[in-house]
Amino acid sequence: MSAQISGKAIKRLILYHYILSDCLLKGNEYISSQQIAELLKIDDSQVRKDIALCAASGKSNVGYNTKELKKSIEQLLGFKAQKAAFILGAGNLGSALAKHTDFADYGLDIIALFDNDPAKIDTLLNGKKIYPLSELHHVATHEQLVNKRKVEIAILTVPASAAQNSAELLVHAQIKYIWNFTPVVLSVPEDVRVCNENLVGNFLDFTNS
Amino acid sequence: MSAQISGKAIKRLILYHYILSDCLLKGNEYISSQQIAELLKIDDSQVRKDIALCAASGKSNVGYNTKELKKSIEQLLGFKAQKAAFILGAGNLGSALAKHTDFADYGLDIIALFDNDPAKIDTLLNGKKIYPLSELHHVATHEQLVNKRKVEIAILTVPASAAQNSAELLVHAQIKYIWNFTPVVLSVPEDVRVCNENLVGNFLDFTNS
DNA sequence: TAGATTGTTAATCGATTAACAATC
DNA sequence: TAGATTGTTAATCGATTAACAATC
Repeated sequence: MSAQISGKAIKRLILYHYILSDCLLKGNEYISSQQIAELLKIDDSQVRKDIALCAASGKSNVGYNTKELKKSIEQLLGFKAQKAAFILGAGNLGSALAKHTDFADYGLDIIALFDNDPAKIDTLLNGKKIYPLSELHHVATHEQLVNKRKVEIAILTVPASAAQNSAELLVHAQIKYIWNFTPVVLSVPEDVRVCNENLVGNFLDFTNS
Repeated sequence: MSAQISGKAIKRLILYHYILSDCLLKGNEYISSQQIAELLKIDDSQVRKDIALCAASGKSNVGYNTKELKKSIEQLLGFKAQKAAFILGAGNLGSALAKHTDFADYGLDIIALFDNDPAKIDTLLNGKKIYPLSELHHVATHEQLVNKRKVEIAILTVPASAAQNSAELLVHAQIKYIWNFTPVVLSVPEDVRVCNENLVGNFLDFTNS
């Protein structure tokens, strides 16, 4: 996926993808930018501009071929490029994300969880093992050396009080992307990227506008 | 909360709030826009502009009083204005959100869940009862008539195949805000607002930039 | 052909960043 | 006073919307 696609465009393209899946299910062979725009309550030229980022092209007077456009979006956004990830914190949210089957469809492959609760250690969640946090570096190294798989992504769902410490463990384990679900602003080195999943922000934005 | 605050500003203000909580914990009485900006890797004038939306004011050469600024943000964003909400779908994600204690701190009060699994009906999750989906309208009416509480918000965490049907139940139950965690674009009347919680989009945006 | 739709350019709008006077 | 910081205005940047020729 080329780097020049804005986050907003990516999010819209995924919504188009949802719509296209539904169209295919219903057997609709073509869809117009206007139809997509109406469902999402956005401008139709916005839709055409986003689609212009894909390989797909439309037909005048007809619209876009649903099957073809769907595939183009998948290619553009790299749904097939499976990326390995760890989850730190096998509490409610961490466990739910580990069991969340949608992620795999979009290229996120969760391969293991980490937690400090002795009762959880060595149990399985959706086929993924839960390790003690102290094993993080070791498991990461093992993945890289033995399984030839570099894990660069971690999902952080530990309690707020453990967030910064956990982030430091992640940095030590060579993690480069931290998807942060905790209500804590993390301090990490320059080359590590943090994405703050601000559920509360979405909620407040949504219900106050 | 006044309507003119952009979603982006709201999300930043919440991150400032996280930072301020941490400062208070550490006993730092003052913080400058530059310090906040550095933690979030954003521009310091952006921080000052966002803070200008609050009642709080800073001191030249000193910065902002952490305690005061934290309170101002809470007031501005209405953390105290508890809003009642239902969760539809008591699966992994729905259950995790129901147990998620952070929400209450930010004004989201989940009062009941709905699911179709007979094994789950009438059980409790974090003190919140799980009702059958067919009871939705009845429970909503009861809340309004008996408990004098209008429920306008619903969190949708049902399987994709049940999403549109569930949305229609919500519309019938007078819900005005649907926080949609399903990979489905919902069709609802004009006066009902949908917020698509695009976790996959955040992930792809994050790991591809 | 007439009507609908794409693809793209230009215009508008909004958000971020730079700059700096005022203040302590 | 000198230096640091706020508060705010102006400049820049990027994203959305409008418009329309080209196409089928």
